Amino acid sequence: MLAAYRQIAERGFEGLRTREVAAEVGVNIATLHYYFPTKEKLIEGVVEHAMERFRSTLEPHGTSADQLRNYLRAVRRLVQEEPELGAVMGELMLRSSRDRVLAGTMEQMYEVWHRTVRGLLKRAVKQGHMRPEADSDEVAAIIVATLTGVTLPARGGRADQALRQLERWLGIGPGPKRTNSSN
Amino acid sequence: MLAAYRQIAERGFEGLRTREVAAEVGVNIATLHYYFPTKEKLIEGVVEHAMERFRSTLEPHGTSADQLRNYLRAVRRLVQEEPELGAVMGELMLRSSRDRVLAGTMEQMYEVWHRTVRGLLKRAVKQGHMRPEADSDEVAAIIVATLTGVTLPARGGRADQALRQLERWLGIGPGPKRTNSSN
Amino acid sequence: MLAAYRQIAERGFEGLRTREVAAEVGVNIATLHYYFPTKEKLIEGVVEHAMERFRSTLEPHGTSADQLRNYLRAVRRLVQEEPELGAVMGELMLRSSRDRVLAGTMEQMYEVWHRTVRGLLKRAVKQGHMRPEADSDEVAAIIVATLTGVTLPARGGRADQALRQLERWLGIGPGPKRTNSSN
Amino acid sequence: MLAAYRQIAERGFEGLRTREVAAEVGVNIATLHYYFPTKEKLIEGVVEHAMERFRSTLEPHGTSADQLRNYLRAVRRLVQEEPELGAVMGELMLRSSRDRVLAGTMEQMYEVWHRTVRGLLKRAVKQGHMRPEADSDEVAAIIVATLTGVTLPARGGRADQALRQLERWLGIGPGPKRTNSSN
DNA sequence: AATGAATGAGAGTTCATTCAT
DNA sequence: AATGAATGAACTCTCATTCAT
Repeated sequence: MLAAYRQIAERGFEGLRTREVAAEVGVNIATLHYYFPTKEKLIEGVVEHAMERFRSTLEPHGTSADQLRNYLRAVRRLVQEEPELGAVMGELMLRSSRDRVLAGTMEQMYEVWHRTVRGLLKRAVKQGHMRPEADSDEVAAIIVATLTGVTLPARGGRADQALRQLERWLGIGPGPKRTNSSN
Repeated sequence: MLAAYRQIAERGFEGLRTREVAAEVGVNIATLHYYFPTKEKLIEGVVEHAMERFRSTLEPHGTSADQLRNYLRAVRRLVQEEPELGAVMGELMLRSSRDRVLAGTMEQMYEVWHRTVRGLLKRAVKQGHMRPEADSDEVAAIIVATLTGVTLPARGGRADQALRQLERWLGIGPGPKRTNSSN
Repeated sequence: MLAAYRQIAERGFEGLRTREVAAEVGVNIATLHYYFPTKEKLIEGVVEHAMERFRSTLEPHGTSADQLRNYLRAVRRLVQEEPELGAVMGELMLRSSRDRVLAGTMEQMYEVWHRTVRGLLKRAVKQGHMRPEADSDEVAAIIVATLTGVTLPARGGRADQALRQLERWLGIGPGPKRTNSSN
Repeated sequence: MLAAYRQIAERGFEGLRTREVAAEVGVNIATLHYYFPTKEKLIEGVVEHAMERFRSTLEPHGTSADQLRNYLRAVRRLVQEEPELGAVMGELMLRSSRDRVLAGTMEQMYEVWHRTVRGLLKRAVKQGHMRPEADSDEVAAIIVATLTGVTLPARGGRADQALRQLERWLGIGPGPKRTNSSN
């Protein structure tokens, strides 16, 4: 299943071949079918894994006051260190428009993500790190949207710029540029 | 070629079949191969078409002072009225990580887009509609990133929320809520 | 399709392989699928052919007074000269218990056969070659049943004996043994 | 083995799967292979069982004078109550043309059957229930042939008609219709 | 005696591509 | 410029059989 995950990251659903997955693991195709009766089931397994991976990685860690800032940084790091996740999530996103079940899973995932971010905002406001207006669905939505765009592969160096600006608008940018915090 | 474009929008690269493309046009497959010797060439044609479509649609129109705001609104409309474009662009984005040529094309496209937005920002600042700091690569980057995230299919109702917040931060939000313009 | 017919005769449905059918004809498998999209369709074709073959062969020919006797002889000859037909009909018969459509086809075929034999009986009676009681569904039924049993493969030398006795009972046996005609 | 027998009756050799046989019994496939090293051996077992079943069922019972008539009735009943046997015998018959060993077994079985019927005829003649000419291989052959045809599945309602006529010709038909006994 | 796991060989089917016309 | 027919390569899936325990 991990092999399938990697294959999808590397070649997309378009290039997912059960034989190669089996080969990568070093077993016969029949063995693969022993565990995943159909390709469909295998994909379901991959979806589960990707979701789990995504959740566990995008869960805010630490309890410091600057949790939100840390969160954004963590994403930035994640994207660079594990580009596969972005690729697979992208594939899933596209596929979700053709697969009702997957669509549901994705939507749910987005909701969880959205609420997570919203929670971070709420706490930051309460602790006085942010202005009250920042605790809104709109702000959470643009954060998630930007992170989504940034998580996708092939977004070049502009990703960092976008994230930096996001931090500024949120008023959690780097010290020296605090002047921009009022943007 | 338009048929291929539609097919990709509907079924993704994963589901692109030359036979169906030919069938949709009403010609024999051999005839399709007469014009596009290989599937690859056909895809190249689709890429060209998509780029053209994308450029022409995301080109800012009108000359009013509120050009940037109009621009964002136009995108919002486009996404709703022609979801195919978003789907195809998504497919191309993912594919670009496996196709060097396409990667170049996409990057170039993003650069053009980025500069277009940057131009809009510059003009808005010059005309006094926006604070000077808004004319930066960072701001342009987050605009493009958000629009990208919003253009993708299957992003539910949060897309509008994200765009609304973007407008607020840019200080071009709807009149009554101008109070938020300082966010 | 003829090749499939022969394959079924030789190896049964159990041993029908599209690849071998294609090979026997000397074409690629893909070519076979070009004409018969699925194995199922190919089998349908074979059924059609077998029915046609069966009908045309078991149709009474000639107009002589001894039509019925000639008919039985023709069957005897057919069975010996073209054992494939018997084999295929046997396969179809067995298959018909698992295939509703085929079951209908077979039943219809049997009805036609039955009526054909009944017609022969009627004429023989009218022409005075047979006693009136011979023109009945029962007699037709036993003739068809015997012929069916005889048409099947692997019925050894007893087939001829059975047919001979049938002729005797019908009173159309060989001259010298006319004495038995009252059995 | 009984499970295999049932499977063959239901789906034919074509549809015989060792896995389903094992599943029906509730054991692992490996366990099945422990007792029947190969599918071939399993089939041999089924053949044995079918033969035993056939012999024991088609053995004439009772000692009354009307033994032959009872025998035919017994077959009629058997066919209706246990259609599986007919199906399996049909499968075996067809298979025998491809399997020399099975062919021998079947031929032997037919010989036994034939002699059994011949014995019944002889006794009936001796007891004066039938004309002397009835005690012949030909008559035995047509009886076996008709019974064979009747035992096969999918022979509709005509089976009864055929058997009735057989009884008439043999002079052992139902009382009231004795007039037909001379046919 | 029994099993979960593994496998090789092969099945039907698909698809981009080519050929002959 | 267009087509019906043909093809090779590859795909997912199946199945009898074997292996390790």
